[in-house]
Amino acid sequence: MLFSKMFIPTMKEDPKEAEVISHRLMLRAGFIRRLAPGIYTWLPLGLKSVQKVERIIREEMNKKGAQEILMPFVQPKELWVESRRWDKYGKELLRFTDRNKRELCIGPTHEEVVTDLVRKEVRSYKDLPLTLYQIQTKFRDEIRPRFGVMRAREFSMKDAYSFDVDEKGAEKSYMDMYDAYGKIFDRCGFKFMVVEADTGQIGGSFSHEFMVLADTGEDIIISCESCGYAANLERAEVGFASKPVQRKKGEFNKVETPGQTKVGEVASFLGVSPDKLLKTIIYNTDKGVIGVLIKGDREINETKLKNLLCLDYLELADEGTIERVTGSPPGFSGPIGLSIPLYADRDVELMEDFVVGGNEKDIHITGVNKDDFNVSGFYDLKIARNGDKCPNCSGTLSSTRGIEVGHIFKLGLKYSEAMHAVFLDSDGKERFMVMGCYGIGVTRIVAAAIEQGHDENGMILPLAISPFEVDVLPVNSSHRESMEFGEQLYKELLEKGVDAIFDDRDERPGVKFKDCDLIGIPIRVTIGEKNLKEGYIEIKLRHEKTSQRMKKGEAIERVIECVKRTTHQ
RNA sequence: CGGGGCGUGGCGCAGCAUGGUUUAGCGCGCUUGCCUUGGGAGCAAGAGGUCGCUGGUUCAAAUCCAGUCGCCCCGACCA
Repeated sequence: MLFSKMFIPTMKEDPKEAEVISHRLMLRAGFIRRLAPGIYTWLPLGLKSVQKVERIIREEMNKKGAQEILMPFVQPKELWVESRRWDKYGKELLRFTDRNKRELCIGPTHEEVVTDLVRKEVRSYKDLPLTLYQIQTKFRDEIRPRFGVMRAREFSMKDAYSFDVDEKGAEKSYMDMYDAYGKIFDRCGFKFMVVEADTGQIGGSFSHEFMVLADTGEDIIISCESCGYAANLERAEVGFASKPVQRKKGEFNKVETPGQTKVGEVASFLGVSPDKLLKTIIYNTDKGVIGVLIKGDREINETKLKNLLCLDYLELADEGTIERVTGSPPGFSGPIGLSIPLYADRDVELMEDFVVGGNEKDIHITGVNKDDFNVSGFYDLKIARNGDKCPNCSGTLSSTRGIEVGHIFKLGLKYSEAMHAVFLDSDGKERFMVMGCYGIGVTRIVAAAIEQGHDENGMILPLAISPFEVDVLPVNSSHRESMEFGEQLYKELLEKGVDAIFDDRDERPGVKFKDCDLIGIPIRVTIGEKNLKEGYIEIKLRHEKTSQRMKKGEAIERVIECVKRTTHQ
């Protein structure tokens, strides 16, 4: 491709709308343009990068025997009612009505459609296992899209679905995908981590997320270096010491704490540290009002709570409910004398002589111990953090940030039961198919690559997903020999299968260098007038500071060598 | 949905508190010519704006008032 002919609108200045690095650089380098919030057009350069990602994904999927299909992005309401997600999915599901008053939605995911397809077409165990995938545009009407294509409403996703005759087969399919994902992200040049994750909206029994490590990542990963335990924050469990407490019952006292409603306020008012306080948090749930007890300096992990109690709905109670249940305004709730079910974090078992709310305005109670009130049990309910004990070994947990680029779920029978996806086994018995589903954020991968690779001059893209592998750059565009040599070199590279671009523009060198760096092309071949006269050219790698001077006759060979080396690293 | 902010040539912004000397200005980009060619050069000449929209106040509105639309940021939310 000739640079002069390609539509590459680069920008020197930072666009106002972009705050994160990948978003800013993708706009500046002419990868994307915004059409509406969370909706982007992919320009030639960005699209090339996306297509390279897609190619890697297809190759690895196909290697595992997964077969590509393409499902519609508009889906009928009926299927979603059948899976019971029409009501459950919430506002992210964009719904609309056609001229015949049929209700439809734009697919945020395709479990329903694929399950419908397979249940209609597959009858026999002989047709299983089956893994189908597609690369398709999804739409999720995010409350607040941000960070460019990182959290867009419209985005491209690879989604695969596996159907097996039994658990064992499903596990094999799951592991195949797990393996393929590792290969895909390796080939994309990522530093990544696989973590245990919550199954969320998709549902199912267990799941793993593939996280690209980046300081700017939206997700927090909790991991243990000693045993390799890794989970996302929602899911992360915490280990507990088994130190027995001395005091079980206390001689507690009411104290006046006028106007002190927050943990910090009460603690400093009473002259104790926040971890001597016990918070009593009141929730409204689909199973009634409940209370959760947790140490004053910690937060409740609502995902763990939901999973523990099998809740569909969980929300902090409003002021009215709190007053009705505790008899006092918010800020003075405590466990003593409450009649609602109370669930305590396991930390509470280890606390002695602590402070709780008095269930009375401006009153707290000190010197409380765990047998002074009744709880339904002690569970792991807090949000894990740096320094907590590992749940699996004696190690310590630490937290890092990541960008979720892949997520695999073992669905089990959730959709096959709901939508009656069955087959006949070898005994002629009807059985439910065991399913799994596997997603990769295709467009997000490009953003993640930039978050992981950039400097003050622009992107530093891995060769495998860079829009071009090599930029052939003559310094002086009015020097005929430079231009001729450059063009020749460029053509030969193309013939050898190298994805090269030739910067034939009549621009000053600075402009060309800056653009090349901004776009992050991994290999630059610089053709300078003086060097050329002496029989030399230069090769510079984007991620290295200095360039190498070499004989012009060796250029092709050396460039190809660079491409190969970078591909296999 | 709550809180904050912003809408002025393609992009980034100034002007607005105190309406009128502003013919709405600056930087980048764009066009043409000259010049220049190892890090977004220089000189010269140009093109390009219903000041988001609607209504109001006024002799006079980018500027004041009301409404409205759009966007961005923080939060709740979330594959």
